[in-house]
Amino acid sequence: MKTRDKILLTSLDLFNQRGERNVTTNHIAAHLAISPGNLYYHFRNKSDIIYEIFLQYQRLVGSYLQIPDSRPLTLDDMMCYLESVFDGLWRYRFLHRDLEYLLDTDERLRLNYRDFTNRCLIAMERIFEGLVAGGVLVPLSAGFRTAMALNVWLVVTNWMAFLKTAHGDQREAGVSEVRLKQGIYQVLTMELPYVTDTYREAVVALREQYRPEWPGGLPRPVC
Amino acid sequence: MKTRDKILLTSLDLFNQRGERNVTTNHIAAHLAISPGNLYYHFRNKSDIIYEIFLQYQRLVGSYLQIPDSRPLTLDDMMCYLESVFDGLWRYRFLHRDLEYLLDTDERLRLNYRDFTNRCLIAMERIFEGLVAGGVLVPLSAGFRTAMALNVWLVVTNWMAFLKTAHGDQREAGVSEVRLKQGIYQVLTMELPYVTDTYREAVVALREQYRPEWPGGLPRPVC
DNA sequence: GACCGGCTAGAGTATATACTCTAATAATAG
DNA sequence: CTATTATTAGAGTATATACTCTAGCCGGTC
Repeated sequence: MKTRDKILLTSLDLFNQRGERNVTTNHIAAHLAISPGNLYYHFRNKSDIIYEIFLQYQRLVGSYLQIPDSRPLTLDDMMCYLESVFDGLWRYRFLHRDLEYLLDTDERLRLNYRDFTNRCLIAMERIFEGLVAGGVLVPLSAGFRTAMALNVWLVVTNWMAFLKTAHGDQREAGVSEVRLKQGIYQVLTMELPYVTDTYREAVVALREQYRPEWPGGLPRPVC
Repeated sequence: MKTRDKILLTSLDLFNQRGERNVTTNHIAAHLAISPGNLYYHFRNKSDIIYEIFLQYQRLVGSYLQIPDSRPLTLDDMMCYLESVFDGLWRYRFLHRDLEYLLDTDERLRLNYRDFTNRCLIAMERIFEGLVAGGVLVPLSAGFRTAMALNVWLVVTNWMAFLKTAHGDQREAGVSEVRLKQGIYQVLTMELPYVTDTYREAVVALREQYRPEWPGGLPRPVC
C-alpha cells in the first residue's frame, strides 16, 4: 500500500482510539515507523490529513444514503439505512468528537461539513417521503419532516458521545459497536408515533432487538 | 470580588467564547491582568478550574430541574423547564463542546458527569410523569419514558453544537441565545405525539413561537 | 514597629507539538 | 548507465503551554 494511504488509515485508527487532540503527527509517523519528514512530504499539515479523512467519510455516508427513486421504500430499507449510518459513524467516530474545534480551525472543513449536514438532512427527508409512499409512515407535513429529520440527525450523530459520557466507570468499555447500534433503538422510539398501523407491530418488534441493557449477544435484524 | 471568583468568571467567559482548547491559563491570567503565579495560587491546575465551573453548572441545572411533588405539572411548568435548561446550556456552553476530552483527562469530572447525566434523565422522566398526571401528556410506559427522556437529552445537549456546525459561513453569528432557544422547537416536535388532545392545540401554538428561520424578534412565551 | 499569613508578581522551566530542512536513497525514464 | 524525479530519514526549530519558584507586598494584630 502507498505510504499516503497508510498514513490515512493509521491516522483514522489513532484518532478513533485516542481522539484527534491526543494524536500528534509525530505519533502517527512513529506508529507507522516512518519519519516525520516523510509524513509531511505526503501531507502539508495535520488539517490536510483530517480533511482527507472527512472526504472519505462524506463519500461513504453519501453512498449509504442513496435513494432509489423508482420505487417507494420498505421497512427493510429503513433498517438498512440505520444500520449503515451507524456503521459509518462508528468507523469515523473521531470526527464527531472534536468536531467544533476542527471546524473552527479549518475553513474548508467548516463549509464542507455544513453542506454535508444539509445534504444528509435532505436525504433523510426524502427517505421519510419514500417511507410514506411505501406505507410505512403516515403522511407528514413538510415542516414536520424537516424537524423530524433534524431530531434524528441529532440523536444519531451524538449517540456515541452520549455512550462515552454515560459510562464513566470503564474508560472505553462502554462504547462498543454493539452498544452503538442501540442508537437505532432511540431512533425507532422517535419514529414510532408516525408508523402506520400496518407496520407498527413490525417496528415494535424490530425495536425490541436493539433494546439497551443486554450486554452482547443481541440478535441482529435483516438488512 | 475575590480573585478566585474572578478567575472562575473570566475562565467561563473565555471558554465559552473560544472553547476550552483555545484558552490557556496564561490567557486567563493576562485577561484578568494578574500573574500566572497568582492564578496558580488559587487553582492547582486548569482542570481544577474547569471542575469548579462544572460544579456550578451542575448546581444550576439541579435547581432548574426541581420538581414540585405536591402537585401535577402544567404546560407552563414544562415550558419553564425548557427555557431554564436552555438558559443553563447557553451560560455554560463550553462544557458540552470539548466534553469528551475533559472527561478523558479528569476522572472526578467523568464520574461526576455520569451521575449528573443520570440525575437529569431521571428528573426528566419524573417531569414526564408529572405532565401525565397534569393531563398534558398521555400515559407512557416506563420504558418509553426512559427512551423519550434520553432522546430529549440528546437533542437538548447537542442543539448548540448543531447550530455551530450548521452555520458554516458566519463564524459565530449562527449561535445566539435566540437561536439556541429554537432547540425548544425541536423538543416540542418530539413531544407532540404524546400531548393529549386537550393540550395539543396549545402546544402547537407554543411550538410555533420557537419556529426557526425567523432571525430575531420572536415573541416569547410565558414562563 | 515588628511580625505574620494571605496574596501577588514575574521570570523561568520542562515538555510537547507542528512543522522544516537537508541530504540520502529508491524508482524510473531515456 | 545516467539523469531526473519521487520518496524517505532524521536531526532540528520555533512556538506554545501548563506549571513552578522565589521574592516581595499589604493589611491587620500584638
